[in-house]
Amino acid sequence: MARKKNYEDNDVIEKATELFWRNGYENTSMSLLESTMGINKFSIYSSFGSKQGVFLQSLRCYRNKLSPVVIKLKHSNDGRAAIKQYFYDCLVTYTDANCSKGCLMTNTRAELSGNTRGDTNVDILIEIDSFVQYQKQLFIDKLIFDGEDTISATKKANYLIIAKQAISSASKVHSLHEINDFIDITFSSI
Amino acid sequence: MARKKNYEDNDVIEKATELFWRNGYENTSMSLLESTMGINKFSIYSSFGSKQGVFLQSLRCYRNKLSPVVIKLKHSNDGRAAIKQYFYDCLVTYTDANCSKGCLMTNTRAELSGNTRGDTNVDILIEIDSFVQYQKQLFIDKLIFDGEDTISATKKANYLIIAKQAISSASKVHSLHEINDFIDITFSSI
DNA sequence: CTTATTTCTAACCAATCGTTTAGGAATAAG
DNA sequence: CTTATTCCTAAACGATTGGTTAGAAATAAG
Repeated sequence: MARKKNYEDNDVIEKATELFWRNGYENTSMSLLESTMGINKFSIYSSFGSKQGVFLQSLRCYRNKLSPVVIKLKHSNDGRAAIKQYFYDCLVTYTDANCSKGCLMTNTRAELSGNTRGDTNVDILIEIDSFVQYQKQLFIDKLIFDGEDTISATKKANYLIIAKQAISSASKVHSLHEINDFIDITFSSI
Repeated sequence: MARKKNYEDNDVIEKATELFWRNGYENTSMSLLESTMGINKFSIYSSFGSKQGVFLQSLRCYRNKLSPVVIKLKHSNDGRAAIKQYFYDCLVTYTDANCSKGCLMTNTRAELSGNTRGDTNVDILIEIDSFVQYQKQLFIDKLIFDGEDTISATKKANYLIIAKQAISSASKVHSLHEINDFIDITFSSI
């Protein structure tokens, strides 16, 4: 016995995700979200509660975007070769029409780590850390698949996690050629 | 025939630098600068023109803080061993009472690269790129000193520049132990 | 001391931030 | 149709942003 929404949550979150990805969290205002999502503030707040609520949904949307690449790594029959391919695959998702936006999770973690008001944003950091840990475990599994023992696999996984974060930030500044060189040297040492 | 300032520009910039280093550019407000620098907005604007003016001076102050470490690398009689030591030395400057602030230049570049309003902040990016290029040339010189040819020295310098940026961001999230592992593996491959 | 010049205090500016809300528009159920 | 319930428009909220300014306080030169 009521009116119906004339938008789908998934549709507007998709647009919000692109916006957050390009601009970052703090640099994306509610007014900008209004115009980009195509609905006004009332609808945003009634559907997602707050700006942070929109962002949390956007993070999950982003994770869905990435899942084919992650699944490809998980089900591959290679070890470190598959991880290297995973790096290249991620790099492709970062780039969008000649401009790299990096990884939304890496971007956000960097942005929020410099935030003194640490009371908020804890849900966001939990969501991000969950993905990083999942990724790290995947790396460990693949390295063990390649015959590595657990201790050295863990050490190398730590190395790879940091290297992959580096690729995200570097992709926004350096050329594709430089990034490829970085990936080459990175995998020549493990 | 006039009154004298009761503060030294260098003194207040030193305090501003610490603040920007800990909080980032956007997250440091003029009010916070007022209380931290110990002078009010009028004095800040008459001495430095704008918030960006304060930040530019802070970047130069930061570069001065780093200069002993850079000079140590420049004058060392080692090649890649000296670069590795340089990484450790920088890591020390990033850390401050159990909490790492990363590198002010790397932080700022990451913060501003996600900024769509690219009209401003160009002076800041020039200042940062100037330092990055200087660093890269230093790496190249040291690698050539170690017997490397120019082409492979340049490729490895690109790798090291990205790796060093990674250390800055990683230092804010990962443990010292993990960072040390990262540096070890990084230098085992070049 | 008087005067010219500079620094400082403190209030204020318009713009924007994330968030809320009153009231009209739409629609399913009776 | 009426009625109950939901959605949407649009204006407003207080707080905070970077930046400005009038006038008092201080001080060096004459």
